[in-house]
Amino acid sequence: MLSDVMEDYLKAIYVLQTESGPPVSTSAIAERVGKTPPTVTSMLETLEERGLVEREKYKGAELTEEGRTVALEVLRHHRLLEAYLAERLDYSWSEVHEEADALEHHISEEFERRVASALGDPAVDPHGDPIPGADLEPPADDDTRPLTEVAVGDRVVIARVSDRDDEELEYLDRAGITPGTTVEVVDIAPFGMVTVVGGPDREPHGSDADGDGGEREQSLPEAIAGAVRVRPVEEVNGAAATDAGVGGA
Amino acid sequence: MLSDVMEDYLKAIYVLQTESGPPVSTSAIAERVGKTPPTVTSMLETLEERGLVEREKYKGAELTEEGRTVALEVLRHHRLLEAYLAERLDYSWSEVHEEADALEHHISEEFERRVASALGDPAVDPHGDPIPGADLEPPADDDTRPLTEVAVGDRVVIARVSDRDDEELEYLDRAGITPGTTVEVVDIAPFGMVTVVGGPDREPHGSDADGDGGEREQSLPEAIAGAVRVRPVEEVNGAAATDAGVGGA
DNA sequence: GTGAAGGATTAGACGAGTCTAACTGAAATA
DNA sequence: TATTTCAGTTAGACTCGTCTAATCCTTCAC
Repeated sequence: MLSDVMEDYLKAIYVLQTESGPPVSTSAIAERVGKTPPTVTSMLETLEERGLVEREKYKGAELTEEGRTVALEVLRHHRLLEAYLAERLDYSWSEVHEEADALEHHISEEFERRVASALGDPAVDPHGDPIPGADLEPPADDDTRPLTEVAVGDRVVIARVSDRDDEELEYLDRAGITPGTTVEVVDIAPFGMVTVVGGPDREPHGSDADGDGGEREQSLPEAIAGAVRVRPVEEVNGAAATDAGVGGA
Repeated sequence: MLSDVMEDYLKAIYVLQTESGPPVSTSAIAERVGKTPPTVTSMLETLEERGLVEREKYKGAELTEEGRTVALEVLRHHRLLEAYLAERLDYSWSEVHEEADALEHHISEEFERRVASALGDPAVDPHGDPIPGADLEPPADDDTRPLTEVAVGDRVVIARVSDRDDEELEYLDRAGITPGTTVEVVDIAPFGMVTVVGGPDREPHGSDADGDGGEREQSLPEAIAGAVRVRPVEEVNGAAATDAGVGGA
């Protein structure tokens, strides 16, 4: 049986690997799980003995297929929980992360099934992150890119928002930059400040927006814009695009 | 911060204390938490240092007020979770225990509040056990007694059913002996075998009962009947009618 | 090609929680 | 009261996950 701690490392490696490809460095893992590098080295050894990662000393680590499956299971739990909390217990999308982190290691398979089915097998969580399927196959790459890489004049749909930082999330929530919203980039200033215009085209999360539904202009610092991924508006294909359970409740 | 493990010990001590009064023996705790007696001794020392239990060597242990508050918090989590799982995720009352055990240490105060309010602040869990209030005051003694102590001819309401053993629970579920059911004791045979007649007078838990709503005769072995607590029929709601401290352990 | 910088690993220690084996104390019995 | 029994405790060891300090690569700049 794997400990919670191991599951956390595996999840961290998976996410890092997805963001920037393998191999993943010791220090990147350390940073993400909030431990020191020696601790990570030693855990990596354990994980390697168990066949969950492969690593090359001084280079970095990579999940084995088994390790990836475990990571996807944890991620599925995490994102299903986030979706459930937002949809059934009235959490706002910026609040769900921490609770899901605490619970993700402790739910049974039965619980997972019941939650998934209560929600109708949602494809994405409230931040727009894809929820791995019950088969635990890695999700296909999507066609999103960071908001910082969009050209001025483009109209795009907010696809997802990194759930790493609470303050960022609050900021974006107040700014109305939520998954599913369509915006147009009107300016990219020095230092990466991105200005967008647009607003929710369906109901927003959490407390309701003010009446001006849709044409606010927002300027986002680069640090925040970089945490937002977008996709082209014209996208309509079945799985990812419009429905997909994004708009909580 | 208290570990999950400590919370488990505290919960165990609380329950044992409630069942048979303080002090609680090392071996009783060991049995309940599934650890060896030396392990318990050593944990008891830790708990004493932290001011959560008082103990007298070779005699036994007792919760301090602070220890009791922690135990009640855990119990509140446990029972709220059981109630939520049964009511909102379609678990049957015999399935909820294990899931709640795993989750009880990891939910936030916020989660506790939301679950409680989603359910309308329920007073009892699906097994009939009282859910401690948000104030964490110890619940008053109730007027229940074990089914084995009822006189032949008495009509009584099933108040609660011990949630310790899955098989017992399944057995009782199939037999229709569920909290809220009114039964009449028609016989007490040698070896404590108790025969009752009756059935659900309100809706049963889990899958619906067959049409014959209420006159099956059931014979329960003593081991099982002892896990069932009952109260007089004339009792109407949870507001504890009189002070008749009969069943009080 | 050499050296400096900086990330990674090794070494060693520690606290938590657990165990088994050995011993101690308390309580019941004779 | 002396003995026996058995629960409770002490002793000592082990695993896990963690840390700090010291050392060891690798790589990048010159």
